[in-house]
Amino acid sequence: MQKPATIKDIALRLGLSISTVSRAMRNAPDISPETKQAVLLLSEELHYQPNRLALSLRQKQTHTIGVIAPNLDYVLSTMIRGIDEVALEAGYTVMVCQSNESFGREILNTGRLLDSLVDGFIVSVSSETKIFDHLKKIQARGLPMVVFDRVTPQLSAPSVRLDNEEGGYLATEHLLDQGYKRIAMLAGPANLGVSNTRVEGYLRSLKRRGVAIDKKLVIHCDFNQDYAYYATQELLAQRRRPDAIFTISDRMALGAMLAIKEKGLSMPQDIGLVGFNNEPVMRLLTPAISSVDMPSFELGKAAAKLFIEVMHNNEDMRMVEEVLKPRLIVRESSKRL
Amino acid sequence: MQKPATIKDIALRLGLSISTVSRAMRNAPDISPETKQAVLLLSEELHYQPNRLALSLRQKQTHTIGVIAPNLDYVLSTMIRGIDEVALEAGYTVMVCQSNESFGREILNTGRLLDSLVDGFIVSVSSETKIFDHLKKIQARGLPMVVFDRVTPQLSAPSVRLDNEEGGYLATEHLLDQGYKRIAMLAGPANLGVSNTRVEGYLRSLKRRGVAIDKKLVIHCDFNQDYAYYATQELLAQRRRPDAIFTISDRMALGAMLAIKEKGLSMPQDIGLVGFNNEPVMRLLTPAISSVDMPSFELGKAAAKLFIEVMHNNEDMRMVEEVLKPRLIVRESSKRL
DNA sequence: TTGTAGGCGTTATCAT
DNA sequence: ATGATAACGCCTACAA
Repeated sequence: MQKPATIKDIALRLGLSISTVSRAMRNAPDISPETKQAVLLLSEELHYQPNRLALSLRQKQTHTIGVIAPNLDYVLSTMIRGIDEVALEAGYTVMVCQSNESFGREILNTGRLLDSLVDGFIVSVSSETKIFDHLKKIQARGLPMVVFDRVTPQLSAPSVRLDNEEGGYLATEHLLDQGYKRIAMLAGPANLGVSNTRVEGYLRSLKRRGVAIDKKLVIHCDFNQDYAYYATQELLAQRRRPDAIFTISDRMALGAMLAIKEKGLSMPQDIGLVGFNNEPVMRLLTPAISSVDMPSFELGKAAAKLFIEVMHNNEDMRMVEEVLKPRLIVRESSKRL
Repeated sequence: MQKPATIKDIALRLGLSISTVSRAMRNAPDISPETKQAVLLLSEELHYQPNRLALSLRQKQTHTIGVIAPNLDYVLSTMIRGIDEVALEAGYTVMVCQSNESFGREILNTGRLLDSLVDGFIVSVSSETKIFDHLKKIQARGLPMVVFDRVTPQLSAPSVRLDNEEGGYLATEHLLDQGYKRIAMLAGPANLGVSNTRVEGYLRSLKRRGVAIDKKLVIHCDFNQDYAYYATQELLAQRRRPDAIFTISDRMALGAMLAIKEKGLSMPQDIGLVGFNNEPVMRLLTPAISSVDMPSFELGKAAAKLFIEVMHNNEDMRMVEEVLKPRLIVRESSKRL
């Protein structure tokens, strides 16, 4: 139950002044080897550890990065592992706050971290977020902020993201290549850039191939597996039902798969399915499900590296935009040639 | 780029003393309505937010809970969501550090958080951890610490965990009920209590049924899916191969499933399979895989509640041990009657 | 009702 | 080479 020792304690017991002890700790140049020895010895004995709060208060930096994440699912936690790895290396502690896709929680979390707890932010917004004032406040405070994965034009900040348009394009091209004619898309919430960009890729592919675009085939719903399930049921109930479905996440692909199986349709013959994220389980399902793979770990690392750079550079890096490329992993669910 | 306003700034601009402003903020009783109004107004205008560092330094508490987690997979992140929910409610911020199952990282993380950053810890140890000095240090400092999920007798701390023995028992009983005779078990690292306790449940069931115990059927390997895959290959290559496999995690069950399918064996006829954790995908696989379900979210909430209690109680709660019950979810992979 | 002064643990500046 | 002092932002006796 003993209180942690402070330099004051050490100074007292050694009959030295506080500043001398402080110097010894930070092995400053102007100090005699003997006193330094003595101080180090005693500090060892007392298990002295500098008080980070006091330090931070003085130097006005906490060496902590706040990470705002909408959830902790497979993709995000992989990205966070990447962030963590780089941050740790650079001497930063990472503080992860997950908003559970709730706008309110996101505001709360940023607010708390902003109360001088962190030196800056690495942010991915919740799917509910349509207003960005709480994040702009970060910038107004002059704190560095990097946006990752879920990027939005409404936020003028350096960012790292996937080429989502390309992802949507790749998936759609592949489905067309496999002879699918009527490709539906389960998109995410309509205000989420990530989702819309993937839709754009989908549209680009269709246009390029001269395939008529049917708006009834693009369904916006929650990322949730259940919503995808119901949405797919509705899709399959349409008079001219789609013969392929491209979902914006693997979770949604799972929901779609369930509905497809229940309906008694078979993949890839009756219907093709392509997901997004390439979660490890996708290859284990029957049929194994195709998916657009994104380099999540690398993306996290890139975000952290960018953050460190922004931190140490004083230049305006708001326009920096790093874009990683997706690649399509073709599996049984969409391979019928 | 403006520095955040301090009470000093406000005091200056209002011609008041710092303490008066401070009082106004915390709506202390002895203050005139007018000055209070004025202060609140200006503080609003300047976007004043109290500096948590200064506050913490003074009051010697940070209102932050450090969570040490071995990873951020499905189970852990669900638990953390539970922790988060309760902690937030109680006015705490949660700081999650994930050790990536590395002992070194775990030490590093606890060390950093211990530097006066958190008021206490909610801990689940890495699978590598065999020495617990870094965690005992937390207690030596008089900080509250609750252990969750991965509990160990080497740590005398209040804890919340699953009844793992029961989980192992349930799964094994079920397999025996289904007529499986030779049940193998893929256990986790040998030093991990969670793993060993599940093995104990497995053994209890076998003994009760009078089934001979074959040590070659209990394999300790990493949690990793790949290890499980190889381990299963070896199991299936044994002269008298097992006719059922019980794995300590769903990830391992996936690895086992791959090996089983590759070998051309069918579930549940040739071989039965039961996993642990009941991750959502298990029900989507073909065949759907049985699994021992654990109330992860509830467990996280319970851990946080216990923490708050320990925090506010001064009594010695080291002996408190909360145990949640698992339940078996039977699916195709093990249901052959 | 308001102000003064000291302290939380540390570092930086200026003396000595 | 060492010490005294002010400061970081806030709170809290105590004094006025």
